[in-house]
Amino acid sequence: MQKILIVEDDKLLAQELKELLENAGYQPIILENFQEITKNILKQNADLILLDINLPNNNGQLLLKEIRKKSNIPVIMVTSRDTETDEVISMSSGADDYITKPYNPTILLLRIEAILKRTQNEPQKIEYKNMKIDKSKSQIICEDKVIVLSRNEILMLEYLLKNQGKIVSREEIMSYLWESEEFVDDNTLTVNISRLRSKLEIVGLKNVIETRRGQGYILV
Amino acid sequence: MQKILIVEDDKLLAQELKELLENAGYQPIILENFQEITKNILKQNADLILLDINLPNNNGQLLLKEIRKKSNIPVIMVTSRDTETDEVISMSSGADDYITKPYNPTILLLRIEAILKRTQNEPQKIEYKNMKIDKSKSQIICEDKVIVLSRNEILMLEYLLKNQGKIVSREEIMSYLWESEEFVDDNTLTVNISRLRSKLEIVGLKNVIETRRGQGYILV
DNA sequence: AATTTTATTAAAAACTTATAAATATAAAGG
DNA sequence: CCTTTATATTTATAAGTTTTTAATAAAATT
Repeated sequence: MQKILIVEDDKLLAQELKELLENAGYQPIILENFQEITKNILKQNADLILLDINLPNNNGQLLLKEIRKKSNIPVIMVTSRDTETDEVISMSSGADDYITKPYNPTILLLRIEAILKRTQNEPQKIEYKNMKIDKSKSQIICEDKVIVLSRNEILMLEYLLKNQGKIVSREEIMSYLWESEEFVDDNTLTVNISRLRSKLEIVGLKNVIETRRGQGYILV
Repeated sequence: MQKILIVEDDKLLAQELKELLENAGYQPIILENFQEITKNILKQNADLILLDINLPNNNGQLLLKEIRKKSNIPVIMVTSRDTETDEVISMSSGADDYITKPYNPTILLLRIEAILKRTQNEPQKIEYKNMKIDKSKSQIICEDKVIVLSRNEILMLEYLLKNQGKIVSREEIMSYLWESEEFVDDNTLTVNISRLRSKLEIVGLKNVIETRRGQGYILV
């Protein structure tokens, strides 16, 4: 049975959602204590999160960012119909989908189903040359060697792999790694690329990330 | 589901477009904040952009150039019927297509579909004589030789190829490469052309870029 | 032949990326 | 609560490219 977390301050709505999900055969859990929420969310080890974007003090968006730093569990944002710009923001900062209040129960269930199906089928293990990339473990395996990658490293590798054979601009990578380009130094990316390269080299993959000066990087 | 960004200051029109696209099974997102727009556009990682050419302060054309510097995501310009010259300009500066206001919904959807299909299937590889041009790799391949081109070189080649068999004026090329013609020396173009020619020569293509004194260049 | 336009070349300038080392921040463990 | 460890970010510096400028040569036009 799949576990779904409900993060919603409107208790009535939360209860309503819980019943809806229960009837649909899920295992819904309402999270109320918004203080320690990020820790709890991860501990729950849920399959999906329903997250209200308009939480009291702590903005729902911040919470989403917190979650995304630590996990890539699917998140559906619950937004108000009138604040349309929020949709944009929530999607851009890593939500998988959103619904507007008042919501249509059928549509919500369909979206949940769609996302769960998608995220469960997505293979966490991709191969590249003689190397296996395990995103859920954030590591690469090659013959006998196992190299653990950091968050940034695995994200970069993932993005390059997604666009294998194409030049990806530094801006593109940066916007994939960080929420806002303005807050991290441009050179941070260079350093991260450098580290990723040296880890790939350990595993025998030298010069697989080429620099295209003025244009970006390309994974051959 | 394919994501389409709507960049339009006329809120009514934007909403109209959004509903049209939603009904057609796309995931439309209206971008309103025109300040940080280029950054947001990249973050969204959309499949296509609908861009109004007549944005308030910030000209839509400038925005298109900004986008093109960082990404080659397909762009459809939304233009007014009366300013026909704009169509020419927008196409020349990198848009994939355009529609005129008032627009025909069916035609718009068809064009979107066509472009998405094309950009998804179309390998970035164009052929010219015995040479393959790979824009996404910014390189040309000929038999066994692979020559990497710089940003200026690939842009010039691309532009010449787009207008193959036609004379393109130096001014045209310059406005394609640089924001404002007045800031780069006229001779810079000459040098760039010279470098492109020598790279093409390596690959066996001699005298393919002809000079038409007083008029421009032509790719035979 | 003189003028204008374009080519070529070499050097300077501007810019982009790499690397190493230092600092900051966060997570983990006692 | 403090210390250790891991990771992320910044700084500083070096190295490398591309682009531009400038000077000169070549070609075409009048």
